[in-house]
Amino acid sequence: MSRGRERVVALVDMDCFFMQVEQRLDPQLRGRPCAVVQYTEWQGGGIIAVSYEARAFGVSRGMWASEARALCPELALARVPQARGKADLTRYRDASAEVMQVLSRFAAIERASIDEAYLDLTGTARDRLRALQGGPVPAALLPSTFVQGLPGDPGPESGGKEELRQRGLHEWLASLSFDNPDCPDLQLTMGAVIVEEIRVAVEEATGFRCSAGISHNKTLAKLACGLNKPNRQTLVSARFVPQLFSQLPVSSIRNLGGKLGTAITDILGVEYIGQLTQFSETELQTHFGDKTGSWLYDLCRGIEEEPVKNRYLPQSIGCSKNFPGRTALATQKAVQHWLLQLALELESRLNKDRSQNHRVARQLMVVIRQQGDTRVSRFCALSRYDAQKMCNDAFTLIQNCNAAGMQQAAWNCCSGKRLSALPNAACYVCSGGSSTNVLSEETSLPPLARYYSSPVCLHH
DNA sequence: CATTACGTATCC
DNA sequence: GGATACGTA
Repeated sequence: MSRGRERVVALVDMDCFFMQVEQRLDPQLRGRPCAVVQYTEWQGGGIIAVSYEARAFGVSRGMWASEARALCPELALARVPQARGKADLTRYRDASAEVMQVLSRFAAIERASIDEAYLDLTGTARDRLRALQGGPVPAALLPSTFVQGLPGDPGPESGGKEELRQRGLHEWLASLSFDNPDCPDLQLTMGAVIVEEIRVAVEEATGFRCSAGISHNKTLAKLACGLNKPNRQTLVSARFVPQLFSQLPVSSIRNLGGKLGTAITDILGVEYIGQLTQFSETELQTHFGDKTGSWLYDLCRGIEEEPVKNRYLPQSIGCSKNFPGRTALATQKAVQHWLLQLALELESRLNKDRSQNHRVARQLMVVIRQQGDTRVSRFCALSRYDAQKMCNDAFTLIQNCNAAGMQQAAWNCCSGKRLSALPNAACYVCSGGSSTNVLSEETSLPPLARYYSSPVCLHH
């Protein structure tokens, strides 16, 4: 078996998840152009999820509701609930847990975010192929599957997308020899059959639709998932990776959407991920470090070995609020007020987590953001789930940063290694052993500085 | 002013 | 231990 084709990995991603949660709650929103906003004072609120009907009008995430309405006057809006003066995402976290529970019936899952999870289906696919005993996989078992790269010749006068999908799928199935259960393409095909079943189960249990990618590793599965949204799944075989990568912008690969991706295109003068195959592993390591260089060398050939972790729960619990522009917190009282609101939310979520998941947070982190997006973080021990205490501790940590912040030049002190030299600064104590989770809280603060605030560490 | 509110991983 | 990067609703 060729390297990199050992596993069957799937990524399941909910379609405009927050929007679907709101549509399930309010049937009037279904099938319409709509969006989810948080807050409403500034420009009607910020859009964080958009139905596909609204996307057709050009509405997108990150827009202000006022801009979106200009593009789509009929746009219906749902609002994120508020509690303690801030956006409260509980509704979506709970919906996420419903989805994760269904996914967990089929395989160990790695929760990748609130609305997506990776599954390693290698063993399950192998079992199902064995049960098939060399028989064919009927196209009817893959009703929403696209095979990337097929049909090979779309033809001059092709019909709609569904017709193309079916032609591609039939070409694919016709190309497989079903007598060899070790054939990686056959394993992916069975993986896709299983994912069809998983997606039906998710919709049946939750009412939510999703898309999925099926391939040999996490990066390809993630990429595949995005190729035919919404409510469809895509199989990416190693067979078609060279063709797919030859015109795929570097930035469309997971982890390459930011600075690393920009560095790659700038330094190497390439546009597409496939062009990286021209460079030696050593060259890539020279520019991007040993680990990243080796990762890139394999990745541009469609190979990646990062395992699907068995992790169902989030590793940290946090909350944050920004205070942009003139809403910046100006007084000590205001800072304490908002820290307490954040700590109250944290306390509530921590208590729920402890009783449901039998683990305990041990570390509190406070993050402060200044103008220009400068962030400073500080840790301390979290010994009790007590909002007032967390608030006081966080404030103590923040005060030190704020004092330094008063003298502009001293800010570097705060973010540097001299932290422990600052008065009252050091209180981080990570409990030994199995301490794992970090819970965070974030806020924005006063005059010169804007602040985030804090996390915490959990153990089982 | 104002892309908010999360969450994870890696580097040094 | 803290900074930094990356990613998505």
